[in-house]
Amino acid sequence: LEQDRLGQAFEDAFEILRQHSTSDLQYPPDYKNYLAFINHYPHVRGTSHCYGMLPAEDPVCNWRTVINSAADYCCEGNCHQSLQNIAENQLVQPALLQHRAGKGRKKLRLFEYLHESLCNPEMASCIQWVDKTKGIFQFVSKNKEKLAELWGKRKGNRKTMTYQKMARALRNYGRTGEIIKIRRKLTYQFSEAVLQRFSPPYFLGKEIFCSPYLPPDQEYLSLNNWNANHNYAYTNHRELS
DNA sequence: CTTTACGGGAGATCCT
DNA sequence: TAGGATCTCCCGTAAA
Repeated sequence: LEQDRLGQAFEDAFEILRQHSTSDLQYPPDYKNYLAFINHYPHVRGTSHCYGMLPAEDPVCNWRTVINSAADYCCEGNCHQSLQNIAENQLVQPALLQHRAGKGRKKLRLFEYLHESLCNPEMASCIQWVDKTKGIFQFVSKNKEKLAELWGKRKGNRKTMTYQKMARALRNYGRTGEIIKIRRKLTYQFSEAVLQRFSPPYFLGKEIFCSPYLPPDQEYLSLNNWNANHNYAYTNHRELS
């Protein structure tokens, strides 16, 4: 029953982790294995804890949540980053990713899709990093509509998604804090929290790189300044509202 | 003139 | 089933 409800995507995600794990993970998993799993993949706990979904100390949490986190983690491209011996894209199968937009599963969010596209060399004609360490990226003017169209299809929209509509959603991120617009054509920046969520475990708990020199006419924000700026912008927004 | 950006507001869809 | 979250869609306006 549990397996049925978890669905094939979770099993796939679990299998990926099991294949590349040195510990003995079994399916269907139990709480004991969950602890072993969390100890072996602390970044999963960190990822989920960050969103208040999975406090590892909470005995109420179950394996469905764990596998969900694992599936999310793999889908977001973290698995193949952390498992460096595995070829790029080998782990993230389109079929697995498709499940994210399906029923009974956490919806794929736009910023997740954009990050996924940025990690996909095939999408380089649509979207590219400007400064990966700072999370700054840019849409390619010529093909931005194609990317928007693909996003709409992934979501299963009836109407065709356009860049204009997608950009509207991106502007909303300015209030919630995942992505901000920077003063450069078609250019946006991921927040520090989002970047940490997407970054491999090696970088977790370490200082985020930040250039000691910032030019006076800086158009983007260093990661250290991001939160301050967002809080400032958001406070202003609310006051104005 | 065209492209890009911005934000209001209503509606749709999914999840809890 | 209600309500919240997250878009989606359309619009007018403004800046580059």
